[in-house]
Order: sequence, then structure tokens, then C-alpha cells
Amino acid sequence: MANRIMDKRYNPATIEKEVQQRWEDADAFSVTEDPDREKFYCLSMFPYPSGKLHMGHVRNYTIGDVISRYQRMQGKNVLQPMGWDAFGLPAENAAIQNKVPPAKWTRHNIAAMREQLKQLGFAYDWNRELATCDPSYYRWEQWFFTRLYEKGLVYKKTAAVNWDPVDQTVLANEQVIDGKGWRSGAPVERREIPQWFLKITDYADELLADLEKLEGWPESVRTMQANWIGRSEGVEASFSVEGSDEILKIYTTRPDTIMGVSYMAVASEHPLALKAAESNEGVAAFNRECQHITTSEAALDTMEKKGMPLGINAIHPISGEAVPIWVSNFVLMAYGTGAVMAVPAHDQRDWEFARKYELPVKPVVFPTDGSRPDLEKGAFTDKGILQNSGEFDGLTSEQAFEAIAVYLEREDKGQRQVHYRLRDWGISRQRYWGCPIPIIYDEEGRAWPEDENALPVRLPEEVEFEGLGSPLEKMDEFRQTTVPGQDKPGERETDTFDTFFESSWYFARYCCNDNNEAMLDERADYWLPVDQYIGGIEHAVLHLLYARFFHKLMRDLGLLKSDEPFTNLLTQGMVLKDGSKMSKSKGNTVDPQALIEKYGADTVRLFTMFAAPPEQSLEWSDSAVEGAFRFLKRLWRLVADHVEQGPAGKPETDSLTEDQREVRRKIHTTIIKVNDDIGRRYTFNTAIAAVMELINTLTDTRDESPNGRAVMQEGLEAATLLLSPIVPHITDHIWQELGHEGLVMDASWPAVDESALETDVIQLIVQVNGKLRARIQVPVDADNEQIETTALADENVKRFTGDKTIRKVIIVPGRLVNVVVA
RNA sequence: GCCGGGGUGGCGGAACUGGUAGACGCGCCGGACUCAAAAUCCGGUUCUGGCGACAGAGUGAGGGUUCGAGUCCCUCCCCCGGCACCA
Repeated sequence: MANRIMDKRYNPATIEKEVQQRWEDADAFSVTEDPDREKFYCLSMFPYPSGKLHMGHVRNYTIGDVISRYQRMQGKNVLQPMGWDAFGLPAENAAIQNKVPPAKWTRHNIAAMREQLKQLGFAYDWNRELATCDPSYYRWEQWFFTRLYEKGLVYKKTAAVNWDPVDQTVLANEQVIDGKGWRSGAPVERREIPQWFLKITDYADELLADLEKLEGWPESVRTMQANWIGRSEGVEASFSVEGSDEILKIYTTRPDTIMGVSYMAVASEHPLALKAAESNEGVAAFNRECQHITTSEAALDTMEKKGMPLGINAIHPISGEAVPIWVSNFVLMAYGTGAVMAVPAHDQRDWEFARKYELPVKPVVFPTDGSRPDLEKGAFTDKGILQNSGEFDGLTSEQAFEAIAVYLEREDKGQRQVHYRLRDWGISRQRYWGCPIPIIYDEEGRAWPEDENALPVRLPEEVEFEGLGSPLEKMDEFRQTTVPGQDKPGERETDTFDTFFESSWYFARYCCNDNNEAMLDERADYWLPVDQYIGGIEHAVLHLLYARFFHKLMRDLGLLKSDEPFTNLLTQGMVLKDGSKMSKSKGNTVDPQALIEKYGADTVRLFTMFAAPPEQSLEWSDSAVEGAFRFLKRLWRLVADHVEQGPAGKPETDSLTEDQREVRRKIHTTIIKVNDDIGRRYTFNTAIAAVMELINTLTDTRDESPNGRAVMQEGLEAATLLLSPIVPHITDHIWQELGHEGLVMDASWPAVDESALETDVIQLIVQVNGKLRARIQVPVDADNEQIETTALADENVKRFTGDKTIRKVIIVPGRLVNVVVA
């Protein structure tokens, strides 16, 4: 082959365009099912089309692309799709601000962001692109919802929302600032309105149990999900109410403390609180005040705990004593029974409340070591031995749990129960820009799911948007319809689905997004489960739990065969600048577009992979981007200088100099290191560092002998292949310059030559009492006696051993010698 | 408040299974090239002492286990993510 003339200057703008054209001509990323090849489904969480890509997207999608390209070079049939999580609140805000319909705004953003993704050179199969706001997508979730409705997994009940009394709108938690509406500034009210729910609690046990199977997930995410589901074993106890037929039911995980109950606390919406308010203006005022608590748990948990006695008593189910009932702001009607028993001696929150209102603190559980807990300082929350508990005295907490449960069951005043912290999933949103819930109400207010053949229920896209309620409520042409299968007028539901609904099944739809006859087909079973899922750690619970739930629902409707959607999960850290998350509101964003234009996609990709390991947060640095660019220039020039001297052969391994053998050892240890870092550890930063070391070694080599040039060729080819998943454009170009036909991604991953790794001597460190004192060279096959002799003979080691007694000598093979003296 | 994660040079980070703390890169300092600058190349760079060989200190704070701790255990401080209607 003739010498090539390679441009000495690295010009990313030109080569990236050329290389991307080559990929497009080869239709390089379209995939189909091939039962003869091992499949690999690599998925990154799809973006909300907010306008432009931000650095968090670039990081997420580069990680996914590196893994995809690496797996492809391992010979696998790799699917990497991309789409758009297109429904959501920001489109409505933009619509109000810019007077542009959400649909138009969203589609414009999608077009812009798709262009940016293409510029970054991600290996997506664009044939599979989907947008959740397209009827061809959401019709299937409407269909799915009607199936779930038939199966009895959907129901309606009232639930609390944040109500802005001025804007007459339901607010998202994010739109409530310090208890006030973000636009109006008016104090937000909590309102109970009817909403649709999915029975995720029916799947609580399986969602919990199957976490065990998810060995490819971070332990932290599994723990968070397990805690979120929050399975507990406890007792439901019934307290009767003095002078009333009302029964006050409470659930407790600590029935052993029940003899220490000193008051009961109920929610402000509890029937007892409402009844008391009728004749007690103080309670009525307190209840009204409680209406201003927002629906978020964090707010509920951190606010000042307040309460007021209702002036009525409950009857203790065991002692028969009267216990005062209080209304309190920290008990919510929606959670559990809306009432709790309070044991100040053994629960810290109850203790603080009792202190504040001077309620009795009655200890009934004591430490097993016989000590007395100081109840002036706080509650004693450990388990222990019962006292002051009548017939249960002397039992351990565990024994008392059983005995008290048996007692209550026998007296018909309670029973053992398994509880979950997990609550059913409220899917109704009082918003326009979402998937319409396919329900029609008849004149009696009964709900009917829309007929399968009438789907999709299309969301009207031409709307005037003012921000006061949902425009759907004012659109008669949307609302007015007939009841399915009946010749009666009906009215459509105007609420839309929670956008988590769309993102709970998109991973399956990518497998068969062209199917207009069914939600999923057999291709889903070829590709699923996703082999590698990548996305932000902020999704550790909600999105990932809902997606797991949907997967099981789809399985139980016969749409899929697998039990879990994501075999391996990588949770990516945030991109920070000046120590805080990049965000528009902080004004510390970096526009990837400007960087691509200045340095090219490869530099942007290289920087994001090099700056930090994927799971950690990434601190932005302009000069480090410059450094990444500099490295690519150095690589380019090294290749150009090499290519200029003409083709190189293969190394004659029998006649290499010691220096040449040293370089080959570096090449092959680098292959081992990078293979492990990209393939197993996903520490792309250390993989890049290893290739940088190799490039530094090759740069220092000045050996123009045939063998020297052959080793250089071998090193450059290895570096090119190892870097190709990370910087696919420059490496594709270089691959051709090094004399290869075809795309670098179609070449196979470099193999390790074991014989290149062989070495005669190794270095050990020598410690005296754990402190580093010397380094020694020993033959690879030296025995412990020889190593010890060499170590003790070292001058510096002798200085520290001196005339002291050598107690022992610890030898860690291949690593160190530690001489212990006294 | 509850659940989860993190804290290592001037900076981003490395040290994977308890075994050389600071790989790689940035920045900075010095030098080469240049009329000069940029770019590029070469050398140095945890802190303290020393010309040096070396020695002492050092991984948020305090304690512990161990021949040996950034890594394991206990107590505490700070930062970040999530908390069910942001996505």
C-alpha cells in the first residue's frame, strides 16, 4: 500500500461530518432480531424535550453509547434506541409564556434536540424513535389502562391536591413555595378530589421480593426501593370511643408498647375531628389551619407538630382506661386509618408532642440490662422487657408482640397485619398536556372505559392556553360524547395521566414501535429485558419502581414473558458547576452546542467520560475540556508522524530489544486494564487514563527500526480500538489511516498476547513496622526465603531494624514485605 | 424529619479483595522554540525540614481493630439526591 498523506492538523469539524456520513451510508445502527446472535439492549433514560440538550443529557447518552459500542465490538446484536418523554408541565408553562400551543413547542424542541444528538454521534437506531405525545404511542397506554380496568386494578377515590385559591388551579408540589402558590403567592389549600388509582400495592410483595434478583442494580437503589415499599408486620387495634359508636382503628408495629398509650391522635379530616368541630370553634379553627399543609411528606415531617384535644376519650382495648383523643397536624387521613396511638415513652415524635402539651409519659418497656432510661432526655425506642403492663410484665418486646396480638384477636379488638408504606399510585392529573384518561361518565356519574375500537382518545392540540385549569374542561367538542356501547350521552374524563405512566413502558415499545395493531409483539421478548439501563440517580425510586410494576402488569396481561425490565442499572451522577447542579435558575449552565462547535463531539464525549466515574457527580471545568482536546491532538499527530513513514509490519517477537518488549508489555497490560474498566467496572475515566499512559509511552519511543515501527503500529491500533467507543469519529478516521478498510466499530476488540506480558524481575516494597523503607527487585520466581534475605539486606531496611528483634516477616506475594521489629 | 450516597494535593480524580496515598488530566512554576505572543515540546509540582540520600506529617473530626487502615467498626460534622403532582 502506498504511503498516505495524512493532514497533520486535527480538524474535528471536517472528520466528524465525514465519519457520520459513512455511518449513515452504511445504515450502521439499524438492528433487527437475530436469534443466532447474543442480543444486547442498551437503554438510556429518554429526555424530556425541554429545548436544548444539557450536559446531564450529554453525560447520560455518552455513557450509554460507550457501552453500546463496546458490546457491539464484542460481537453482540446491539439495540440502542432513543425517544422523547414528551408530555409534562414545562410545555404548559412555555405555552402561557410564549403563547404557543404545548404540542407545537414540544415538537419544535424534539427536532432541535434530535439534531444535537446526531451531532454527538450516538449510535441510535433512529427507526425506532418514539414520542409519548404521539397518538400512535399513547393509544396503547389508553388501551392498556382499559385492560387494567377490566382486571380490577384501577379504582377511584378521593385524594389530596394542592389548590391555588386565586388561580383556581391544582399545583404540583414543585409549584408550591413555602406553602404559597408560585404565581399567585396565595396560601395553598389542601383539597380532596376524586382521582384514579392503580393498585400497585397488589404487587408490593413481588416488587419487594424480586429486588433480590436484581444483582445488576446498585445496592443503594435496591435498599431505597425496599424502604419505599416498607413492608412491616404489626397489629391493627380497635379503640372504642366514649359516648359514640365510632371505632378508632390504629396500626402499630410496636404493640408491645400499647400499655404506654397516653393519647390518641387523629387527622383533621377524621370523622371524630369533623364532629367535634361542629360544637367546638377552637377545633374548627384548628382543622381549617390544617388545610394549609401541603401534600409533601418532607413538609409534613419537618413542620412544627401541633394538636388540640377534642374533649372526648377513647377506651384502651386492654386496660379499659380512658385515653384522650387529640386532633393533630401530623396525621393525614390518606395514610392508613387517619389515626395513631401515641406512646411518648417509646416514640420520639410522640415524646416531643407530649412534652409540648404536658401529656403523661408512661414507660412500659425497659432495657434488658436493668438500667433506667432517662425519659427527660427523650423516648426510649429500643426493644426490651415489659413492666407496668399488667399480665404482660416480664415479657420481652418480641414475646409481648405475640401475647398482645393473641389477646386482641381473642377479644376481637384487633389482629396481626402486614402493612406497606407503599401507597397506591394516583395517576390522575388535572392538566392539559398529557394523555387523556379514556373514561366516559354517564349521566348518573358512572364511569365507563372507552371502547377499544374508539381509541385513541385524541388530545386536541390546537388550544388557547391561559393557565387557569385545564383547557379540556372548556372544550365541549372534546367532552361531549356517547357512553360506549350505549345510545346515551356521556362526558369524557378531562384529567390526564401522570407522565410516569408513559415512561413506565417505553422501553418495551422501542422493540416494536411500528406495530399499529398491538401494544407489543414477539419482538419484545427477543430484546427484553434491557441489558443495561442508564439514567439519573434521582429516579432511584419512583420511575424505576413504576417501570418494574408496569413490566409485571404487562407480563400478567400476556404481553411479555420476563419478570423484570432492567437487568443491569447504572445510576449516573449529576453535572455540577461551581459545586451546584447546573440549572437555568442558577444561571450556571454550559451549552453543549457551543462546545461541539468549538472542539467537536469527540472532545465533549472524552471530557465527560474522563472527568469523573459515571456514578459520581461531575464538576465542570473549561480547562479540562481544553485538556481533552489536547490529548486528541497529540494522538492525531502521533499517528500522522507514524503514517508518514510508510506502512509498518508485524513485530518479530523473537528478536525484540528489551525496550521494545517493554513497550509491548505496556500495550497488552493496557488492553487488559481497559477491557476490565469498560466491560466490567464501567470506570471510563480510568480506562482513558490507561490509554493516555500508553500514548505517553509510545510518544517517548524513538525507534525507527522495522521492529520498532511494528511495535508502534501495534500500539496505535490498540489505542485506536480501545478508544473507539468513547471517541468514535477520530478513531474511525485514524483506523483507515493506519491501513484498514471498513469501520472501526466493525473491527473486533483487541486480544491480549499473553506472551507479551512475561517479565523476569518484579519490584516489591519493603516496610518496617508498616512504614515504607525500601524497594527491592527480585526474580519473578523467587521463594519467600530469598525475598526475605534480599529485603533484610537492604541498607535502609537495616537502618530501621538495627539491633532490634525481628518478630516476624510478612510477605504478600507480588506486593510487599513487612518486617515487624520490637 | 425519614431513606440513600458522598467528603483524598491549588482543582477533577486514582488507589478494584485491608498492602507503595496522589495514577491520569487540569492549573501553576521553570526551560526550549519565537522579534514577540499563541500553539507546541521538555522538566518540576501533597505539606514541612534537608544541597541531597532521606526523615516527619498527611485521605472531613475524634476514637477503635490490625504486622499494616483512604479502605473495616463506633461516635460526630458538613455536602448532595429522593420523599409519592418537576422529570
